[in-house]
Amino acid sequence: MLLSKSCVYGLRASLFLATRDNGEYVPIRKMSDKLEISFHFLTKILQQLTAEGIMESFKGPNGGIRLNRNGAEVPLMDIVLAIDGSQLLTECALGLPGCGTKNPCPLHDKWAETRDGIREMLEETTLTELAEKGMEENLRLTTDGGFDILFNDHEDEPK
Amino acid sequence: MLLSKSCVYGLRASLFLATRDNGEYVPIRKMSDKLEISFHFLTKILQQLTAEGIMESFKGPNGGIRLNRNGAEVPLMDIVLAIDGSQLLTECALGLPGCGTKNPCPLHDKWAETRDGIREMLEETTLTELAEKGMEENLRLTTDGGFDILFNDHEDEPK
DNA sequence: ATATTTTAAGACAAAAGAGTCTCAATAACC
DNA sequence: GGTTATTGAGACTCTTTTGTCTTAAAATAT
Ligand code: SF4
Ligand code: SF4
Repeated sequence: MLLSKSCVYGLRASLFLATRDNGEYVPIRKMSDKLEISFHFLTKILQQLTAEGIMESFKGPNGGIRLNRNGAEVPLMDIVLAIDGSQLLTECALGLPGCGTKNPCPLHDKWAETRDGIREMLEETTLTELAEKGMEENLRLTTDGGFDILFNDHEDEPK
Repeated sequence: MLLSKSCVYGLRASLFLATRDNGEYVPIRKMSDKLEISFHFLTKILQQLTAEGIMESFKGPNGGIRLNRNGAEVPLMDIVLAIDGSQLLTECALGLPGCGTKNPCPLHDKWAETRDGIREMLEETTLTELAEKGMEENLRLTTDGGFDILFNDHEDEPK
């Protein structure tokens, strides 16, 4: 797999948060419910992201998590680096240690090119970009739920 | 990681075999020694590849493994598909099931493009191509050994 | 035939990744 | 102050991947 499960969950939650443009904190429980991710697992992942300064947390009622963008847009790369580290972008396709152009493996040229494609994609795509697109076209963020599920808050209430 | 450890080992061994253009069988023990891979682990991996018809095996003295190329060149993709399956090329970047253009996730367009880059690389690169390049330039196939180590057979013998 | 060299098959163990649970800390509300 | 809603931290379990070991089967050579 390209990205670890943790990383994918981190990205999904980040996209959720990117739909809230104000400073509103979203409780992890709400995100885990909407995104169908284990609450405790998501908590650990978001703790990593707040530790990295990508998000901010606040305890107690009306608390939760929000993006800590200081006006700047967040590229997907930030999330990936925070959770999966830089392996994907630095490691050898053949698993050899201390990769580099000095002592390359036979795959190096081709792999370096492919890897740059991945890097560019992650660097040039931002959370808000995807979140806006997702809201406009009601794209999928879960097995069968589009972005709209992030907003209709009381679908489980009794009528 | 892009490719599993098994897959990477399979590729390394495949490159080894691609340096033997005749029908010579190479014992797994020799490959595992030269490539610094656990013998038993490599055995299991090569069993998968022979089961898929990518390689041929022969038991007993002078036995071993050889590529089963019927004149055709083997793209890296064949090895990857045999060991890791098609996940990498078919699965969603956001881990959503039943991916497709009908009900896409917000990353789809960008990811599909990146994924095509990976696919092309694996499809258009062949074992013999890499093996020839590796031999010409003595590129790295192990932590600190180039392709030359695949040929000097008696380096461990007493003098 | 017997011993040797090799792959085949599968049980087993160790390590890493994914997921669950419990308890503590902090903040708000009454 | 006490209760409730929330994150924080860490132990713990389950699953998958990775790696090891043992035994069997096939081919060869003597
Ligand atoms: S030369 Fe390139 S492909 Fe080879 S090990 Fe180094 S980084 Fe990887
Ligand atoms: S639409 Fe594309 S990126 Fe999204 S889940 Fe499907 S294949 Fe993956």
